[in-house]
Amino acid sequence: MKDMDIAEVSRRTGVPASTLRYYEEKGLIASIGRRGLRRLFDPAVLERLALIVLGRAGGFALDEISAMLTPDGLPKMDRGRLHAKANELDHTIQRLTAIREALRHAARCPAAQPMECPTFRRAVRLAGAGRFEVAPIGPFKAEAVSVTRRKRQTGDVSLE
Amino acid sequence: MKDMDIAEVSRRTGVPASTLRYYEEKGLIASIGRRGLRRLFDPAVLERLALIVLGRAGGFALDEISAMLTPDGLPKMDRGRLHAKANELDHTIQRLTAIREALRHAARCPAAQPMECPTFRRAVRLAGAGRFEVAPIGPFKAEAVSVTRRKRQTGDVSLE
DNA sequence: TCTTGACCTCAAGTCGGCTTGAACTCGTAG
DNA sequence: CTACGAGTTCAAGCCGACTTGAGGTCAAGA
Repeated sequence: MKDMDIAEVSRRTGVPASTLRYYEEKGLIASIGRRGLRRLFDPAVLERLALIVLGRAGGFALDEISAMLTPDGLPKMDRGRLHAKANELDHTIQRLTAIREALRHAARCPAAQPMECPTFRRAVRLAGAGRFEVAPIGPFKAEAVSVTRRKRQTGDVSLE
Repeated sequence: MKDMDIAEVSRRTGVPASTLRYYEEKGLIASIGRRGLRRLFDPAVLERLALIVLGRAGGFALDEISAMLTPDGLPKMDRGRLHAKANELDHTIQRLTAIREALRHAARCPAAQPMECPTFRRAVRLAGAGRFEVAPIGPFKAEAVSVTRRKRQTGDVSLE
């Protein structure tokens, strides 16, 4: 397969052209040349984009992702860091699982006030546990920053 | 226990005072009155905040959260919607799990180019699957919006 | 040759969730 | 009585990840 133009890359990855330009600007992908003004991409960019999309889906920031990718293949990251990232994800998963259980329980539980239900409270507690140590997903980025910027107060939500 | 001022609520929940004011402004919490200018909170706000924090940790937007909370206890949401939310979370969890496995595998696998490793490719595929149907976490909010705004191209990353 | 439409650049806008800063108000300890 | 410090308001700023819009370019088909 020959070089592709931006439209084709977009079509084949589902990533909008504007985003592709943005990624190029950020150094996440590179075009291998131009035809006139138009970017030309090597098909290998598809794999790279698959990895980028993967990372984004995992809640990683673009900066983190580019830190994991060499100009060509994958891990510029040592095994240790990869494992660390995996563990991060693991904590997130546990947290989300607890929340899911809380939700399911709330849907099932007869208690009028869910907070009076021990099971629910337990789920809430689990979900909250480690809240501030865990690598935050998405919207928590800002919060994580603020944690380092100004010392966070206590960090645990007491329920009485 | 008596009414608390904002500092105490903050201390006991770990939520910054500025955030508490912001939440009040958004109608997520309410103060029970004032002493002079100062807000007074009923201790019940602690539970409410626990739930809000829970929701945030689950990647829910503030709007969604307030849609789940009655002025007092929890679910204004019917069981169906709670289950739907739980399922949403479930998909997210599956996606994250696949990504975690991809990461772990990348750390372990001897293949120089991880994309040449079938196991890795499989994980990538799994992680990507349903990418655009699934309720997005955090940073994907914007993307989700854009999905509805302008029709997304194909939606699957082909690796040919 | 001319037109067209896909692509380009650059600056600015958007969105959510907060934080920050300036200027002000009070209850309370001294 | 007064000063202090914790609280208040309001507008503005910030961050990440993009999107949008205006105005420009250019390869290829009629």
